[in-house]
Amino acid sequence: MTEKSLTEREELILQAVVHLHITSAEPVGSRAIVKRYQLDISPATVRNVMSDLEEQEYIHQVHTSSGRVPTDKGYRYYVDYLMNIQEITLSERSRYESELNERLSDADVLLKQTSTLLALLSHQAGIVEAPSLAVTEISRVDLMPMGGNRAALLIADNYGQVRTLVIPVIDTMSTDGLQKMNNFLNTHLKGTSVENISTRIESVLHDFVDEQRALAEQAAQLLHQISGTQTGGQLFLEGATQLFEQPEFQQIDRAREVFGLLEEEDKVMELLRAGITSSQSQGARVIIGSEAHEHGIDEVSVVSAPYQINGKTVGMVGVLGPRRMPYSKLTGIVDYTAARLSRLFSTLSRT
Amino acid sequence: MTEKSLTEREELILQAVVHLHITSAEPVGSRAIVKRYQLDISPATVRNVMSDLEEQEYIHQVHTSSGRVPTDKGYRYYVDYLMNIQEITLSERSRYESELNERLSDADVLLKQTSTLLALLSHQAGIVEAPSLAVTEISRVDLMPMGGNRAALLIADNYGQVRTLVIPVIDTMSTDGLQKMNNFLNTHLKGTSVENISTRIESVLHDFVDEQRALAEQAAQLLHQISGTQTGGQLFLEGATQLFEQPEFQQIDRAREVFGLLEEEDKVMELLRAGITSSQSQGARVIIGSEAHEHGIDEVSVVSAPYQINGKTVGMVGVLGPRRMPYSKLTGIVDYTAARLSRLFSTLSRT
DNA sequence: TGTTAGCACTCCATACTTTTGAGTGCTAAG
DNA sequence: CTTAGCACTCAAAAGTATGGAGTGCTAACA
Repeated sequence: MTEKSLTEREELILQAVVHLHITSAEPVGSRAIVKRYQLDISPATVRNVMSDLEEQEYIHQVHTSSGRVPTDKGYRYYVDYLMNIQEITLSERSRYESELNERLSDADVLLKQTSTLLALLSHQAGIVEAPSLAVTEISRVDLMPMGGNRAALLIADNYGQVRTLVIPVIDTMSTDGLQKMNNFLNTHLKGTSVENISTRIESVLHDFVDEQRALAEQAAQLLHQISGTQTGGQLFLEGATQLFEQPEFQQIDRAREVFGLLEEEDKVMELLRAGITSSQSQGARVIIGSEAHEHGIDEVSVVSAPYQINGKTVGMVGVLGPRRMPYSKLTGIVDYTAARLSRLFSTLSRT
Repeated sequence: MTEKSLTEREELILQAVVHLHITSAEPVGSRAIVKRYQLDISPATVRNVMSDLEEQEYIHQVHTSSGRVPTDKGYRYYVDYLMNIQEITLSERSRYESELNERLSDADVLLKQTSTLLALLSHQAGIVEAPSLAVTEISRVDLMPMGGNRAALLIADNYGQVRTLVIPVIDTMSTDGLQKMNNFLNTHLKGTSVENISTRIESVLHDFVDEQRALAEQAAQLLHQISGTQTGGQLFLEGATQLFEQPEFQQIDRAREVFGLLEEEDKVMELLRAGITSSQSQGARVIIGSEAHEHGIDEVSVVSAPYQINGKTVGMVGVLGPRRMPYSKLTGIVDYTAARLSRLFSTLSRT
């Protein structure tokens, strides 16, 4: 991370450049800064400072005689040291929340609504990651035969989520056998994470003999099917079309790039999580433009935050938009949304 | 529907205009037609014919001295009378199908893959509608308690689809009571469409006394929750970003319009189904530009076809793209895909 | 009567030029 | 260290040619 090494005046000017650019989407000139912030120094002085800032690569010029635009490094400095996180206002909060009928029974609905809420509040693309299977614990399973050598396996987790898998079964099973199998599965899978089902079964397998043994083997065979299932939580993405409003996506190629990116769930997921290694241990984190370069993404920023269920982090929420985004506001929004989701989910998972 | 009232020569020219415009995306001039089709008439003659066609509104000029572009009416005439449906080639078929691992066990996977297939073959947005709840019959249900006054209701239909609903339950139920309830539900819901659950229950209610009666009432109360569930089948949409390739969507406003449209599932659904009232009783149908005007859509066309399971139409597949699309090819593709889906689904639903 | 060559005309695209204005860097003076 | 002043740069907007594709119309022709 960059150090907080700028002079007070430099910080003032950098902040001004960032703010003005964020609101206007245009390069920012020295005169505009003086005017807007009613500074007691002249544009020429500001120019000198800007020149310094440019040398240090916090801002740069689009062309020789244009105003300045923050660089990624500039945004980063702003986000880390200069911005005041704007808490979400009451009016914003109530404006949309009233529309959401909190059908608390259904986790999927909650997740989707949260994503929509994020999109509405932020005017960016809203992203919510469902609690990942890696951390979820099975609270109950149910095997239902479907005919045609198939069965549906219902898995409820401790957070009130339900997933359904359709898996092939070897043979028609008697109602009685099914009942037994169900009991067996429930007894032995409870508390296991979905990810670990296979290994869990393997280990259980050794403990049985006789009919129990047969049952266990059958179960193992059964569950082997689902080991290939995706591990990452599902993504809920809403409000992507709002990005068309942003001036940076008026050029088709840019728009196309972003929409292409948004179609790649794994990349979006990486981005959402990328901030997690960053120093801030809690609250929203920000990925700015080329900071996600390793992931092949250059032109977008992401503000994301983890949410918890009963104190344990289980997924991420976030917004994605152009590099020029109102970070201070979005940070507040994302924080708030994560907290809200944590709260609602905890309610939901309370037995 | 327009009548087939053009002279042979007019049809020839109209077809030429449509073909050339579809491939070039530019207005078509008289000289180009003569050249490309090696006609034994002069450009001047072609111009006369074009003038006639314009008078009848099959084609029109973007400006006074430009070539001609088909109108919606022109496309319609072309689609109805002039085009030869191009069956999908073997190479196209094998190119993508090999990539699809037909995990026949899972209806949702099949639907999504079909949508992707459509998108890849057509280079347009591929859309697949899941079998609608209106026509689906319940083959088995299963009620699973989840704690916290909630239960998951698993509904398997006769087409191998599984849906899960999380519903609030009044009270904790004994394992025994649950078993009874499950049996009750299975006995009495089998064969009912999801849409009709409520009425079905109502009618069943009258036939019971004593404990059975109590059970039935409990069930009714339970199922009342889900009556509000969406009736339309879920939509699977893939390959939308391919639309950015089309020249007509190089202008941001156009692109935005389409993506906005695609986000409105109900409208897309309407569009998919709109052709159904049209005269053609089977095979792909086409909606051209302003023909969907009543739905507030002007600038896109849709080619769609119904698919069947065991002979009964249960949903639609289709592609959506700019008005200027290769209808003859797409019709073949959509027909093929619908047939393929019908076949696979029928396999899937065979008990 | 239908077809065609010829020609004037229209209009878009493209390229080139001019103008304007926002903004800079530099210098010299306060 | 700050600032006024000024020359300079550059993009965007507006204006000006030029070329070419395409048309409609007319008159001649088979």
